[in-house]
Amino acid sequence: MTAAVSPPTRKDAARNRARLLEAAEQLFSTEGLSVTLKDIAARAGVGVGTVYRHFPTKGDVLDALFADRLACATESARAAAADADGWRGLVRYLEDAMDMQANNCGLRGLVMETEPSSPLVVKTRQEITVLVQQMVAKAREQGTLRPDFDATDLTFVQVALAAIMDATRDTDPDLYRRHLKLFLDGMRSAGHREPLEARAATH
Amino acid sequence: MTAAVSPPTRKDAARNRARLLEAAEQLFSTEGLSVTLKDIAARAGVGVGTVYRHFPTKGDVLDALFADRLACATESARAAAADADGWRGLVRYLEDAMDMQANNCGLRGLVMETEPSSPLVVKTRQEITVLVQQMVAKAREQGTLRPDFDATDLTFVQVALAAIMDATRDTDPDLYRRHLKLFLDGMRSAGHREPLEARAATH
DNA sequence: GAAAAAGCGGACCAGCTGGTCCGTTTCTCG
DNA sequence: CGAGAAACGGACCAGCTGGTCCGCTTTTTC
Repeated sequence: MTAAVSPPTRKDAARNRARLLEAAEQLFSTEGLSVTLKDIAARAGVGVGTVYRHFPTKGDVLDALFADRLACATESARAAAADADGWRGLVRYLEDAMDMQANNCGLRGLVMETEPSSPLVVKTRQEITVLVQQMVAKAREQGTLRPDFDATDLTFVQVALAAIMDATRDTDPDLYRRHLKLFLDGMRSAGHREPLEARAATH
Repeated sequence: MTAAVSPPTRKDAARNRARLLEAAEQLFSTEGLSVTLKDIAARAGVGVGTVYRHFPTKGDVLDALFADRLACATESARAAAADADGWRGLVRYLEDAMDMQANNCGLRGLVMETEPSSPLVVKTRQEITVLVQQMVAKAREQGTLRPDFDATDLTFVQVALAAIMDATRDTDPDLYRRHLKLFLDGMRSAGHREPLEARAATH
């Protein structure tokens, strides 16, 4: 019988581990991936040594922390891909994905970074890629998505929206929704367009 | 008669200054704003002390280097704003602006950074902002730009495209053009759409 | 051609990263 | 309760950043 992976037998060890994860959760979601293990230690009220003992690298923290989030993202994509209306699924997928990233800078960093650290992230990306391809194909067949739109284009639409999100986080964190609609109108094959609501930035 | 600003009287001083600017030019345009004065010194084949004597701060190098580029950007915007066809001017402006940024990472950094360093940059931005407003207003009046598109939206379209450019610089540096067209279609009020050419990224 | 001025270069410094190590404290178990 | 193991914490280290300083070299001047 295989033992569970390193169950922290001691009381204080377990307590500190929990504290660390909690601190990391908060810091990653508000500050993004750039926080250091030192920051996490300070936030959790423990020494740096303790952090490094529990999680030798930042990647280990992330794996422990974002496993469920990534699963959730996959699930959302799967649901969107299951929509009979390809376009509607696509829109839902984009809205969900960007919403997650808006509320969690760490997740955004994890998804957007060019050199994927963890195999878990790689796997998630692959799964989602497949689902996105299905959505795009369906929406294109149904004639709602412009025929020259490629599944790989969607990646860059997300990159673009993430950049807008970063630029407006402090001033107008919901502005990206407006531009999402704008981009969607560029992707549409034809048909009625809903007008954008209100006007743009405070700027 | 006012003397020209600090004319380097000595031969070697002038030579080194020229070398430094040349080195800075290359480094900034290929690497972006993150290059250090040390890098520039190494590239120019001089000691760090020499750099800091000629240009106490990185900002000084940038001012000396990008003055003409910024002027050029303003000029381009002015020309685009002068176009009788508002939409055409807008497209030209976007194409020109992004093209400049594609060929010069330093310029991109300078334009995109949130905390504007030099007053020269600030001034340029203000001028261009005014011109952009004119273009947007004209194109909207002429009915080619969707009526709910705001001048401030354009900033974020540029942010978005810059992000795509960054993400694809190594693999497919022209991909941003495709997405520019996509975004333009989202901005259009109505009318015929040209299809996107070829397909998307190598992935 | 020699002395003075101007410029040069890189050793050096302070401040900041990420990460290790070991003396002390806390826990567990008999 | 006491001994030994496990975990703690932060002083400490190496490597990097931006930036200064001063002995030496080059240029200019007379």
